[in-house]
Amino acid sequence: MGDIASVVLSNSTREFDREYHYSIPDNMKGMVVPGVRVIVPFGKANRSMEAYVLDVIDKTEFNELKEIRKVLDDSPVLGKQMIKLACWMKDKYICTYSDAIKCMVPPGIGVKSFCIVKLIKQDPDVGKSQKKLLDILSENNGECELEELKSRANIKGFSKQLDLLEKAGLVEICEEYTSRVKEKTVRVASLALPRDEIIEDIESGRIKRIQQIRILELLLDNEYIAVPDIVRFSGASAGVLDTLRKYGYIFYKDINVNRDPLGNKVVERAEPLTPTPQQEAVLNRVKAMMDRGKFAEALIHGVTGSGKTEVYMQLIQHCLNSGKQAIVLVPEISLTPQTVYRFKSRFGNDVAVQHSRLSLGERFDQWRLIKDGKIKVVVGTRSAVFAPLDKLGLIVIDEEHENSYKSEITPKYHAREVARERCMQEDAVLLYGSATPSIDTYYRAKNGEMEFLEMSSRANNMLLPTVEIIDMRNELDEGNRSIFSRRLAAEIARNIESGQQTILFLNRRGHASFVLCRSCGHTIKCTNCNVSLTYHSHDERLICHYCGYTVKNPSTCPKCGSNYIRHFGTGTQRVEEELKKQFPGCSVIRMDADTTTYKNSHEEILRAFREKNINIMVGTQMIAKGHDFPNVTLVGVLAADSLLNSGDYNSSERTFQLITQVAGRAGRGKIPGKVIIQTYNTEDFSILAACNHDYNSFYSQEIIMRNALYYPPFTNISTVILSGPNDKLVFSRAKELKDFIAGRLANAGDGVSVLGPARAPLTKIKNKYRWRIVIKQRDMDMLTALLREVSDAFYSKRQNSGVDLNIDINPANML
DNA sequence: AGCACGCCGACT
DNA sequence: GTCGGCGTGCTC
Repeated sequence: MGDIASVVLSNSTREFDREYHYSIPDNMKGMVVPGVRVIVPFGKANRSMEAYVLDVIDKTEFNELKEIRKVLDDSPVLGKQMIKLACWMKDKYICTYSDAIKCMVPPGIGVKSFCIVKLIKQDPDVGKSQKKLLDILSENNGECELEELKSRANIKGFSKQLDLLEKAGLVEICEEYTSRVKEKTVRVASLALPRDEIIEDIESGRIKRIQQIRILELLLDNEYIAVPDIVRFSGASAGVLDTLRKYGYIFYKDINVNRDPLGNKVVERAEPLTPTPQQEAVLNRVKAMMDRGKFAEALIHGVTGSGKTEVYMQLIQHCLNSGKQAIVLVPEISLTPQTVYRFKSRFGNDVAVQHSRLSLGERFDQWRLIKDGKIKVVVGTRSAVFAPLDKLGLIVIDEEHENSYKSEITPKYHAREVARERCMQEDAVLLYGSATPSIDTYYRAKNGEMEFLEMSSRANNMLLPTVEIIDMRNELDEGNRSIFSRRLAAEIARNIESGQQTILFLNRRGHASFVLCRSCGHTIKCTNCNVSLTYHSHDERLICHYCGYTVKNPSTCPKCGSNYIRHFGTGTQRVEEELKKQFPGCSVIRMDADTTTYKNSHEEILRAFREKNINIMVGTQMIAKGHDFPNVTLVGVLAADSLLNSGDYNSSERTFQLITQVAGRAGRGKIPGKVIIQTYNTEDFSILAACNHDYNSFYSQEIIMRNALYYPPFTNISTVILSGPNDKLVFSRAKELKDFIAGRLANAGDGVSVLGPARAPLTKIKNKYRWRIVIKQRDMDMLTALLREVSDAFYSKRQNSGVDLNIDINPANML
């Protein structure tokens, strides 16, 4: 019984994405348990494939099972919960088992197989090319790696000749495996004999050499010491150690060491702060939830500066006190050295920080430390949600509304959803925190699906900045065509003079731009979807990213007749040039995707801005949060319109969040801050609400809109993108797929629809044309089921080779 | 992906 | 007759 393993291949494409059964040979019984990796023979050619054991079972419908070749791990790399989570992800995100599993194991854990060809005996009577192979082998101590042999021999029909040699019994081909990540080991020495025997030998004078005695004395005091350390402390050379080993006094052992990403930086321990009454109240509520030991969710809506991080840390401490562990998710952008330092100083070596710049080896080491239970708190970006803690008590998602929690690559999971599933499976508490919660989470909180906790007062009693809206239509009317309004220009000039710093914020996402009338502020929207149409220069047309509706780019404004209607979008570079022109001699630093491609340049730019007291920083989203700049007293949003017209259904939400955040940059020091927002839409409710620091008013208006137009949280949106080098073929497959989906959705009711196929916003990527279908479906389970059907139908057709399928459920943006 | 099976046209 | 092209199906 229990002698059949159910496995999934680690590098499987869709076609093999299922469980295969293999029999477990007697000598591997007990080693093959769920979660370990094995090597199995696969296919007609019995190629060796790496696979994960998901389960060990007694019975199978298959006869003629093949046997597992090799077990790769002593202990499971996937825990029971992780296997369960991987299965859930596969169903939820329509991905493969291996896509899901790859999220949970460190990159580079996979084994590489290679073949060693070994010479058994020479034979002078073989053909010329076979002789050549045999000669190379014998020159090479009788063995050679297969690929090397192939390139060295450089003969025609290499595989066939080698095959003949093997059949003739002249060579043997052995398969071996290596792990790509080399574990870092260090050689240590320890005593091979009992202590008193060694002491006896020293005292009796059997060991006379002073260096040898010194080494043995060191080892008598320590269980084992790294060889380099012994050399350093004893002053003896490694040769002395070898002598001692030869006489059997000591032995060597290679033990694993962990590369510490923080190096040997000493972090001072910090004590918890005394909570404010408001923090205290929140702490008590969440602690009570945690003490129940059941799954529960809570949202902390806390304004900037209300001390959310302190609350998180005290809750984590509470979690640790009850013997459990915690994960803290933060957006990439706020994983700053300050954040890391705060957690390190509170939790010392109990905390592991998952930084995107960790090397493969470092990541592997951390993963293993976590698996071994040596880490109690994991702080990291979205992938940290998979940290293999086995006594999970709490997951905190900070800045819960951030887009970076949604994966843009397969599997396109949302860390919020994965965290929720994990907490449910492991009876943990899930805590969301944000100053500007996502509409989705806030809606769920309002509906009583979770505890709702408010932290409305700033712990440091800092004043909120004053926010001014500038109507850019007036500027044009009065002859100012610059990208800076006169008001903003005056404030910039004043700040340069007084030596205070300015941040100018610009939204420039992707290459999309929209059309806006600079005279009346009118933008052209889709009549079906109420989103801004996107301008495409190649055919001078405007297109809706949801339904594919297109119109010709108008030459005059349909509302006011002005010909100041044009597509809109300025880059940071242009702003920099403009600043240099208008304010000669001022210092400017830029921060956007172009200037932050190098390692750490993100940090460097921010440090330069702070330390060199540069007058103005110009940047995109990236500068919206994170750092405190005490000397920044002015923040300018150059064109709030480009946020409002991103072409996404959630553009108002993004606008509100971004304005709130950039406003938070101003006046963190003693001088109160000033925020100037330039826009052609002074009446927009999301801008007005952000200016008044009024989340509730924003939410109540936005939620009505979402409901009326069937957008999340009232429905789910899924995109299905087909892509391939042959535009016509991709389109016709997309058309078929759309009809298939439409058939399934017929009579499905209100708010359920399928749109397209339309050209995807990025029409062509890497020479592949892209067509997109958009599905709206209220019921998530029905949507997932439909998408699974779509995927299965697509992959069962051979004609679909040359066409790729890509499914995204509730994508973060439609671009 | 990569191999085997099988059906049909071109060839010794 | 039979060699080999490639469309189709399967991988425990």
